[in-house]
Amino acid sequence: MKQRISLLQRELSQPKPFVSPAQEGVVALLLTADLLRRRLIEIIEPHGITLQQYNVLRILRGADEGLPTMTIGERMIEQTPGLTRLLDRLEAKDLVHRVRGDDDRRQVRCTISAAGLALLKTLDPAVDAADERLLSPLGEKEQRKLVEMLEAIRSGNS
Amino acid sequence: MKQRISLLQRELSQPKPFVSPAQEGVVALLLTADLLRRRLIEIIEPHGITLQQYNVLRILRGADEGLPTMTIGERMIEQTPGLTRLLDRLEAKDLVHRVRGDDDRRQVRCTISAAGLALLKTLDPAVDAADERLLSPLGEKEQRKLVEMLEAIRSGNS
DNA sequence: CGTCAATACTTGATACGTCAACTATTGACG
DNA sequence: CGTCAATAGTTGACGTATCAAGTATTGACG
Repeated sequence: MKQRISLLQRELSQPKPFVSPAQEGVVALLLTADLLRRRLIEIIEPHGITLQQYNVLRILRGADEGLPTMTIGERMIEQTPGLTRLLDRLEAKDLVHRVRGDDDRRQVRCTISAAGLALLKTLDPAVDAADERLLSPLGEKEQRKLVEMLEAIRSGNS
Repeated sequence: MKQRISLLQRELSQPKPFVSPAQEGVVALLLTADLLRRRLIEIIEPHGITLQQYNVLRILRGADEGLPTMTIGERMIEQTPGLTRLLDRLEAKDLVHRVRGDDDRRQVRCTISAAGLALLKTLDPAVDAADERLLSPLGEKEQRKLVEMLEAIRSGNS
């Protein structure tokens, strides 16, 4: 069997071959996600918010009644302390509102503001186009297969 | 055709379905990579180094003669300034050595120390096992397919 | 009803990453 | 050979993330 040198090995200029496809897969996954992240950052940060802030806004857009801080934290993969300050910054830019919960006064209900919605709206076309472009090396059937495999990895490791 | 609600939608508790598999794929990729990253961090950080520092050590292990800072930077996806300080911290822990280059005195040649190699050696079994476990929800053939698809995405977007 | 653990944050200390200057060195060009 | 742009790396300022500890509120239990 001829020794194939993978793209990944060339990218890393590593003399040693990967021991297993699993090892190669993990590295490939991390590198690919980094690439996607950078591409999305290029689109989003010029508009004055970080990718994380953008993600929070999108989550809030999906929840008409707003969400308590911790619920947002569960949906992102972020600790609450970081979120408090991230929300501080979003609030300072008037992209979200926060109000102490009526029923449970420990909670803070966060809602996206009109300005936040407007910002997302201007970003939507570029982000959607980027998503399409980034995954365009795969056919639609492959894209579905990819999503399926990634879901398997996540549900097998949660 | 019956409306399928993907795992991803449930994970995000998003009422709205994804517009396209590409959009879903990008989010899935980012979430999955985050999960892997956290699992690797759980293994590595208790040993006193961060995941990034670990990655640098692995790169240096692969280069017997050491590497200049910028070359490391190219192989990670990190800017030079961050690397300088990351290397400062690794050097403070005596896991790497740095010497001004002889031929080009602007360069700094970084080499992994004996202690660095020893640390990697103690981490290797756990990291290798984690890689296997993390991708174990996929069969080996699927793992190869995944690597191939991720490579396609990267080479289509570099 | 009072106590006390659990919950939902918030704040402070610290670490890390990034951008923008800055220094040292190199290499090309007149 | 001298100048000057390019390169390699460092440093300072800043934004953000994380851990630990603190505050306010809730809910269960005696």
